[in-house]
Amino acid sequence: MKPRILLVEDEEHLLEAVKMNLELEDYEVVAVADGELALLKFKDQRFNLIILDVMLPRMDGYQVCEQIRLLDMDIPILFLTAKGDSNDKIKGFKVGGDDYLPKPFNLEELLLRVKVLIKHSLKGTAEEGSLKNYKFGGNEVNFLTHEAKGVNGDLLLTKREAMLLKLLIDKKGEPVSRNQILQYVWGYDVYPSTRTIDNFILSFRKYFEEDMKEPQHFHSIRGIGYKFTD
Amino acid sequence: MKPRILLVEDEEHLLEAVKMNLELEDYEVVAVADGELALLKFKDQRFNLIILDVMLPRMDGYQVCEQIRLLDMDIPILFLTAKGDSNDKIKGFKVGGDDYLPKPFNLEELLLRVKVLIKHSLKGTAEEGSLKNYKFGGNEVNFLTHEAKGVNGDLLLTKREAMLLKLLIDKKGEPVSRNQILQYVWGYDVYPSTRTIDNFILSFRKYFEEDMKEPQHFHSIRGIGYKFTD
DNA sequence: GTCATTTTTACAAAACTCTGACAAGTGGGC
DNA sequence: GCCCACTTGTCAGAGTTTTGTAAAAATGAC
Repeated sequence: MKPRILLVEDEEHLLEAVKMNLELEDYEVVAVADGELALLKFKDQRFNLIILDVMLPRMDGYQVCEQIRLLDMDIPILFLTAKGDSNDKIKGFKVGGDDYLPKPFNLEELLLRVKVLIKHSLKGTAEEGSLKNYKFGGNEVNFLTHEAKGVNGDLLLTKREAMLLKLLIDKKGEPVSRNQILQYVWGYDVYPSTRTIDNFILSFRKYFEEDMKEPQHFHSIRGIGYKFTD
Repeated sequence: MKPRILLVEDEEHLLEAVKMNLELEDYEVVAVADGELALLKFKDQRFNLIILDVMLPRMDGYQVCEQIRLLDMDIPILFLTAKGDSNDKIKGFKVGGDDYLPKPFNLEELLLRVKVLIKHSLKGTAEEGSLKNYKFGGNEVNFLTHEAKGVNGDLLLTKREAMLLKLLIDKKGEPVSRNQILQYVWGYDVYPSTRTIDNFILSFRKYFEEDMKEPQHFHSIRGIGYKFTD
C-alpha cells in the first residue's frame, strides 16, 4: 500500500514537477493549489504526509496547518517557503509543523525529507507486535490465537475485530479518532462507512460489557471516535 | 523522566552553550566532543535524540551516524554542520539522519527542532499527555482526552468546546475577537450567530468559574470578543 | 455453492449546536 | 446623572449531526 501525500502548492509548474517526482518514488499524491481546498481534501481522505506551501491563495499555509492540527495531532506536515529566514521556520514549527524546507530547494533533499517524515508516520502503525495477552474487567483476550473470554461467554475474534481491539487497547485512555481507526484497521485506500466501525464497537460491548447501556470499557467520544478504558 | 539527549560537538564554547540551553528546556544532556566517544556513550546509555556535529575529530558525524544506525534504526539524529549547501544535507539524510541544521543556527530554531524530534521519538511511549494539559484556578483541562475537572465538578468537553477553550487559552491575556473565534473554531464558510459564541462562554463560566457574576477567567471585552486570564 | 465475515442500509435514539426572545449591562451624548 | 443605542447574558426549545442497533446485502474463502 503506497503512502499517501497531500501536496499543496499554488505555483503550477512546481506543483506538477514535485507531484511527478513523488509519484516516481512510489507515493500516491493528491495535489491541490489552494488552502481551502487542501483542508477539504484533508477532511475527506487520509494521508501520511502533508506538504504545505506557506504562500497560498485564500488561506495561507500556517492557517491550514493550524486547522489540520485541530483535527489530527499526529500527521506530519512539511512546510515549503520562499522566504528563508529563521522566523518563518519558527512560525512553521509553532503552528505545529514538523519540518521546513526553504525554496528554492534541491529536489533530492525534498525527497529525503519526505522519506524521513513518512518513516516516522508509519512507525507505530503497521508494526510492533508486542502485545499478545490482555486482561481487563472480567475479560481476557489472546491476540495471538484471537481467543477471548468475555463476561458474556467465550468467543473467537475475527481478524478485524482483533485489529480494532488491539488499536483501542494500545491507546487506552485516549480517544482514537474514526480516521485513525480507519487508517490503522482498514488502510489507506479502503473507505468503509463510518457505521461499520460502530458495528464493531457494538460487538465488543456485547462480548465484554456487563451492561451495554453503561459501557465501562468502550466509550464513544462524540465527534471524535472511541476510547477504551481499563 | 526527562528526555535524554546525546550532544556531540567539538567546539567547546558551542557545546557548553547548547548544553546549557537544552538543560534549561528540561532535557538531560550528555555532551561529548568526539565521534568515537559518542559511539561509546551511545552503546552504554539510552537516549531519545542525538545531536551530531558533522566535523569531528577521529570519526566524522556521518560515520558516527552510520554506526549508530546499525544498532538502532529509530533514534532521531539531528545533524549540525558548518557548510550550508544542499549536498551536505543530502549526505546527512542518506546516512540516516532525521534532520539537519546549518551553522550558524538560531538557538530557538534548534530548540524547536529538538522538540519536534523528541516528540516523535516519544510518540507511543507513556508520555505526551502532559503537554496537552492545562491548569488554571482550581480547574484542569486535558485537551487530549477532553476531560476537565472544574470547580463545579468534572465533565467531558465537546469538540467545539475544546477547540474554543484551546484558542482562548493559547491567546491568554489577549482579547480574541469574535471573528477570530469564528474563523478558528468554525472555519471559513460557516458563520453561526454571535449568540452561539456567548453560549459557549456561558458554559465555560458554569464549568470553571466560582462566581459566574464575577468571572475571573473568561472576560468579555465589549465590542471585541473575549479574553482568557489565568 | 456454502458459510463466516464484513459492509451497507435504514431508522431510532441521543447528544450537541444554534436560534430567537428577552433581560441585563455598558458607554456615549447631553 | 439619565436616556438611548448597542452589546452581551441567559434560557428554552428547534434543528442538526452523530451514534446505536439490527437486519439485509455483499464479499470472499473454501
